[in-house]
Amino acid sequence: MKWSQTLIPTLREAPADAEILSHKLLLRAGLARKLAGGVYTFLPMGLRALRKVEQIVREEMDRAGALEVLMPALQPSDIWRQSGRYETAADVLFKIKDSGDREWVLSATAEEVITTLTAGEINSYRQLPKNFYQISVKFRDEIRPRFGLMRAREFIMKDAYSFDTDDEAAQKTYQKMYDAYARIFARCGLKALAVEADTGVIGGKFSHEFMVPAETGENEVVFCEKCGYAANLEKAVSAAATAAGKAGAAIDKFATPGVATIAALARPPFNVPAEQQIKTLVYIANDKPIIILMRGDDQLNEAKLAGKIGSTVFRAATAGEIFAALGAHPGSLGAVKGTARGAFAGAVLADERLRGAAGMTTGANEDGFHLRNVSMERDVAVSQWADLRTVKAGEPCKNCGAAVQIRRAIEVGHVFKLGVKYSEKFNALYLDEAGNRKLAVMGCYGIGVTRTLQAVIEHCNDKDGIIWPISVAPYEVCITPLEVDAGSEVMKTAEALHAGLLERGVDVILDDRDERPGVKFKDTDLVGFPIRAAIGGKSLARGEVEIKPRGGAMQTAKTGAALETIVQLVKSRAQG
RNA sequence: CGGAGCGUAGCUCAGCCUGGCUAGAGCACUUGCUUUGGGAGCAAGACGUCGCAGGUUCAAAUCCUGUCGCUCCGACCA
Repeated sequence: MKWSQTLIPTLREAPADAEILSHKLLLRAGLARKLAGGVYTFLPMGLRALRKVEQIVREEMDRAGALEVLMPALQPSDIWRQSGRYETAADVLFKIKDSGDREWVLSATAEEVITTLTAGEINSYRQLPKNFYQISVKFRDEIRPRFGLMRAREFIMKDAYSFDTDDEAAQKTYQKMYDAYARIFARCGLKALAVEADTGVIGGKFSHEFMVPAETGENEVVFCEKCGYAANLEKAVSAAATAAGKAGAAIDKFATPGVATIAALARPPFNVPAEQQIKTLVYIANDKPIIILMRGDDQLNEAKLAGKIGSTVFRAATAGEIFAALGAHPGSLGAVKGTARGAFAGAVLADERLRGAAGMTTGANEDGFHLRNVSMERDVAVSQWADLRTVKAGEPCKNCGAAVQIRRAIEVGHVFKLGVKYSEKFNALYLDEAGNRKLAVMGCYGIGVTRTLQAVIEHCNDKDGIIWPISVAPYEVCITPLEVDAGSEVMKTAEALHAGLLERGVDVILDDRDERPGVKFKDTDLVGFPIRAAIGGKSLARGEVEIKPRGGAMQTAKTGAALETIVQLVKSRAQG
C-alpha cells in the first residue's frame, strides 16, 4: 500500500471532545471518526487494526473448538419478552418499529437468538457439546456513552454461547474459554487480569471478567497480591472486622439539632465515630420503600443490593417518600423498632457487618434527634441480613488476610456460567443416552473487540503516539523514503524494498508523500507502525537503510540486507 | 435521569460580559517560489446559514426564550 493512496487523516491537535489519551490518539492517528455520540466510523488504519484483533479472537475461538456463526442484529421483541429481558434489560435495548408497527430489538447480545436456534437444531446428547460464536455489531442504549470506543452505543463484540450436557461438562467448556481469553489478550499485547465478577443483567451462576489495569478504566478491581484473590469491586468481599460495641445499656434519645450527616455526628460535641453509627438508607424497590442499614463508615454496593433483591429496578427514595414512610427527614432516620412515625411496612435489610453490633447510634425518626446504645439484636427488626457493603483498600483479604488493594481497570472480556436459565425459557432440550429429556447447560462469553482495540492504544503509547504491538498493527512496516521523485535512487530503493516485503508476506506501507522528513517521521510515530525503514540520500550514500523499531533504537542495514533484516525483525516481534 | 459546561472555518480556539463597519488567528487545504534527516519560510487564494428556531432592538455571533447536539461530573453515604 502507498500512503498517498489510502486515507490517514492525522491531526496535530486532538478534537476537544476527546478526554482520555487513547481516545485522542484514536482520532489523532486517523483511525476513526465520530459520527454521533458513541457512534464511530472506522477509517482504513483503524479497520486494519480492528480486523487483526478480530482475527486473533477468531483463531483462538476456533482453536478452542467454537463454531463461527452470524446472527441477525434485528431481533423480534417476542424472544426478549420470552426470556424476560425485555423488561430487565429495558434501559439498554434499542427498539425500533417497522412500517407495520411491529417492534424489533437491535441486538445487544444474543442469548435469545442462539437458544431459540439450538432448541430447534440440537436434539441429542450426540450433538453436544456445542459452542457457537460470532463477531458482530452490537447496540446498547448506554446511559452515557464516553471515551470513544470504550463505552459506545454501537460496537463490535465477539459473543459465544456454549451448550453442554451437564454442569461438569459446562465447567470444562468454561475453563476452555477462560484459557482462550487469556491467550487472546496476551496476543493483543495486553496484560489482562481475570477477576470474579457480578453476573448483572445476563444472570447466571458465576463469572469472571478480564480486566486491563488502567487509570482511565471504568471499573475498580479489588486484588490481593499475596494470594491472588481478585474481584470486581461490585462483587468483592473482605474479612473486615464486624462492628463491635458495649451491649447492655438502655436506649437513650438525645437532641442533635441541625445534624444531618454521619460526619456531623462524628464531630464535637457528639463525637460518635462513624463506625459506631448505623446508616439508614431508604430505597424504592418494586414501588415499595425498603430500609437498608449499613455501618456508618461503610458504603452500600448497589450491585450487591441488586443481586439480593433480584432486580436492577430500584432507586434511592426521595425526601418526600422518606418522610411519608418514616416521619422524619434524611439525617435523623433509623430502624429501631417502634420509631417509624410514618407508614413504613417494608423490609429491613442489614449489612452483615452490623450483625451483633451494640452500643450503636442511629437516627430517632424524629428530626433533630438520635438514639444511642442501640443493639442490632435487641432493638432492630431486621428482615434479612446480607453482604451489601463495598470493600475498601487496605482491608484484610478474605482468603489470606493480607491487605487488599484497589485499582481501576478496563473490562475487555467477560465469561459467564449461565446454567439453564435460558435453556428453560426457550426449551433447549436434548435426549440423553437413556432417552430422558434434559436441559442443555449454557455458558456465554463476550469480548468487546472495539474496546479491546482502544485498550491496546491506552496501554501502548508514548508522547509521540501509538506503539502498536506487531500483532494488531495496521501495518507492520512503514518504508519512509525522504525523496519521492520517480526514478531517484532513494525512491527506487524504497520501491524495491516495498515490493520485496510484500512478496515475503509482510504488511507494509510506503510513505510516498512528497512531504518533509519531519512530517513523515511525526506521522509514522503517531500512527504507531512497529517498524520504520527510512531511506534518504545520506544513508543511501553509505549504502544503508535505517531501521527503527517504534520506541526502540535505530539500527542500520546494507541495502542488500535490509529486506532480510526487516523480515527477521517482524518475525521475532510477532513471536515475542 | 439530575447537575455543570460547551456549540464560531476540516482541527484548535479568540470575539460574547459591555449589541454597532466587511466575523478573526494558528494549523490544515489550493497555487507559485524558496527549502528539504523530526510537524519549514514567503506570497497569493479558497473555506462560515456564528448548531437550529423564535423573540428583544434601528442593529444580534453577542441579550432573552425554546430546542437540538456534544463533553464532563453524578446518579450509595440520610
